[in-house]
Amino acid sequence: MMTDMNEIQALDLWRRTVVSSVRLAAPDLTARQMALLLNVYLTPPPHTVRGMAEKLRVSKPAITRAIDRLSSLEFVRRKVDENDRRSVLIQRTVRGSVFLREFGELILSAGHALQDA
Amino acid sequence: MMTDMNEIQALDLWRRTVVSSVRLAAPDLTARQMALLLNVYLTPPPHTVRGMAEKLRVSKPAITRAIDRLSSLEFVRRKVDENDRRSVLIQRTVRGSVFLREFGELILSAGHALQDA
DNA sequence: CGAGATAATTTCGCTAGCGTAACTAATTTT
DNA sequence: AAAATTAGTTACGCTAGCGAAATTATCTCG
Repeated sequence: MMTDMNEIQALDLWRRTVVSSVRLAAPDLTARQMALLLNVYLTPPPHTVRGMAEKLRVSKPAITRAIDRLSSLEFVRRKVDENDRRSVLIQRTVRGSVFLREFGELILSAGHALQDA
Repeated sequence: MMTDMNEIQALDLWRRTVVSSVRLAAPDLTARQMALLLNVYLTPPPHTVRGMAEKLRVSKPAITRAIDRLSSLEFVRRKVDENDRRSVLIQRTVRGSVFLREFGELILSAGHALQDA
């Protein structure tokens, strides 16, 4: 699919996408926040604080704070796990889906622009 | 090159790359900082604060701060423009090149992993 | 030369994020 | 049922980042 891409092209794809996102005044997420958000939407649940901390190799408080931020944007929401009420399940939201759908479109557009360039 | 990618694949490429970067404990840059860094390395100089503010549609102080952060990481450096000493030229560094080369490799690896998946 | 324009930074008051350690609540173990 | 473990959050002291407005330094043009 994209095996025929070199390093410069890969970075330029990244550049075009991030620049578009910044120009559109999308929320200025950190790499950690983006990693958390994408995992919630693209990998199978359940998603817990502990699990995310291990997957990303960051501390649990860092995950709590990332969820705080993404929750305030309404990109994810917390739900107590009824099977084990110590756990918190990180869940998707409509707003988060919309954000990622649009972000995905930015990547594809960047890919097409790269073709033309 | 990557015209045959759909939205989910594009997002998953992004996810795998960002997760790798976070796991490797790379600096937790914001989207704005990453956009600035990539522009400095992938688009033709000169790169000024004013120019970057316009290209990214953010305020000049926001660019100044992003340069502060990237400078402290030694990913870019400031140099006064000798032709117009009011201007600051944002320049590349060895450390920044290394960081982006490695980041580019992460994107390509993510692309290959995506193939296999 | 002097007035105005321009480029970048600094300041202000404020919010967000950091890691470590302490804490709360829920569950499991014995 | 008491002790130990587990999950997540909160507290602490600190650094980073925000936009708007003020400030500094430099340049341009009348």
